[in-house]
Amino acid sequence: MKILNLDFYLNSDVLDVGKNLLGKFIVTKIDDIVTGGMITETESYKGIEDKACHAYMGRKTSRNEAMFEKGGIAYIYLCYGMHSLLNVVTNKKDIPDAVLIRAIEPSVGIDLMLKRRNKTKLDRSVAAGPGSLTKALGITKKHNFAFLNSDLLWIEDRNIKISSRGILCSKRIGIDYAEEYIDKPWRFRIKDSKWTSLAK
DNA sequence: TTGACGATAGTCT
DNA sequence: GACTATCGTCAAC
Repeated sequence: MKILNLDFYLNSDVLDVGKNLLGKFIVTKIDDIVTGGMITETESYKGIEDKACHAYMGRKTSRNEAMFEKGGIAYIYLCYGMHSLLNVVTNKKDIPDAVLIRAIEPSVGIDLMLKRRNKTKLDRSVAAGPGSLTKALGITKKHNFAFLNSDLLWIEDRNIKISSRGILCSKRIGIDYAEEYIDKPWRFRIKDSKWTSLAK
């Protein structure tokens, strides 16, 4: 295994990054305990042209300024007053593209992840869904702006290849305000993985 | 300064 | 399937 080089995130095609992140491992280390798992579901947000993106039309606020940084850091924000959602910032500085991590297959530090989720047995619900997986991994707003090769939070390549045939594309979720962008097939899942949200 | 609302999840029916 | 907890953000006042 190796930690992904930050160049990986500079790809100017955020749809490509969304797909490439499938099969990678996202890992956190908190209080010296490591937790993580394989990414099974993502959504791409295409910067200024995407009405579903927080940075649509180049809107820059104190919440989303992490998206305007050079690719390779985390953008964390609070949704519905209770869920910290994790995004991977991509592309060049001032091009606010990002990929939302929606689900993982837990593999490292499962006991602690279960504890954080108040669960006793491992199933899909532990880390499927963007709010659940941040809770399982212990990710909070403290990780906003964190480099994805830091020693608190990083993404590994364990040489698992997901072919384009193994990827299921579909519409994004929870963005009913985004008009013609509602139907863009920018949500990616590992086909047949039981660790994603249910197929639609 | 304020109020309306969200890239959700868990619980209840 | 419907309902709602719960609060930071942001744009309007």
